[in-house]
Amino acid sequence: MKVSTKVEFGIIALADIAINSNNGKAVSIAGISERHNISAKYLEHILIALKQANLIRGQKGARGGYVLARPSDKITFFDIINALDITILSGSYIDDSQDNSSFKTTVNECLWDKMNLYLQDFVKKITLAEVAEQCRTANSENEYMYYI
Amino acid sequence: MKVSTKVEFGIIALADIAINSNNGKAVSIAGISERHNISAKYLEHILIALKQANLIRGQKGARGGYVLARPSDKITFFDIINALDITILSGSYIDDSQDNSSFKTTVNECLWDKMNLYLQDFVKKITLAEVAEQCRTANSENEYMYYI
DNA sequence: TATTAAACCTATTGACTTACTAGGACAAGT
DNA sequence: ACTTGTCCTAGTAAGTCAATAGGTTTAATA
Repeated sequence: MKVSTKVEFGIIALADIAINSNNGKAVSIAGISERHNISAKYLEHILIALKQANLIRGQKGARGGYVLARPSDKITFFDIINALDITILSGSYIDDSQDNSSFKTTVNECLWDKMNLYLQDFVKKITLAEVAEQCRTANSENEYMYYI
Repeated sequence: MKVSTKVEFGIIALADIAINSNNGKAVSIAGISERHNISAKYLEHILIALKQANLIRGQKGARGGYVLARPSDKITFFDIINALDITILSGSYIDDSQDNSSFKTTVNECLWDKMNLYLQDFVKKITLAEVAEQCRTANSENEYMYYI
């Protein structure tokens, strides 16, 4: 499945915020950028998109940053993916009005629409909390390796 | 789900061949082009890709065209989609070697890999025969409407 | 209150991909 | 031979992607 860096980085940023915003502390772009080697300037755009989708809240000024807008187990991958790339989970099909047969319409309805619904079912079941937990585990195992 | 015209037209072309190649008669690009208002020159490229994936066989010369390489119920959408766009059903992820955490790897494994497998399950179950049948039905209903 | 650290905003750009088009070479049936 | 088709190699205009650049605004803190 082809997925843009925007979506990929957005998920990583959210997982990072979920993990690092303990006791309400805001997580800065600079921090996320350093921890995962992602361009800070690029992250800006991504976080703004996530903010507009009401998944995170920004806090301006010194010691500012981002916090989740609601608990991580209430944020699904459906929410995240849709916030960053609307084309992934919904159809953006070719025009079928010029078709002399009704093949295009039939294929859209019988294949792509069903495939989208199927995909949506999948991503609605996965929460940010689950993936953040896996990231935390994998990362602490990593650190353990380093300090042996 | 974002899908290219190449994939979309490829499916329509295959459904058309499945329906119109009765008693072994080859179906020409010109015919497919007219029936569905798709550029014949563009269709060439698409059919060549389908041929290279061994889904259809080409017959050169006058009265030439294409026939399915095997029965339509032995051709799945997994075959078709993979023939036309390898990125849809397999991962083409970002590089995770520069990540200071292991988040990228974790997200790839926990999310995208699973999503790909899930999608593959879906498209492996659908055969060209089924969709061609639906296209035939929808099309004959269309014609019925015209002749009332 | 000046400084500083951060989010926020608008614009631009190079590389890449998509969706075609062009022009022919080759092959087979009539 | 002639026609009808596939097969093959290029090219190209438009669009998208992945960033970069340079600023403004806001809020904590020294």
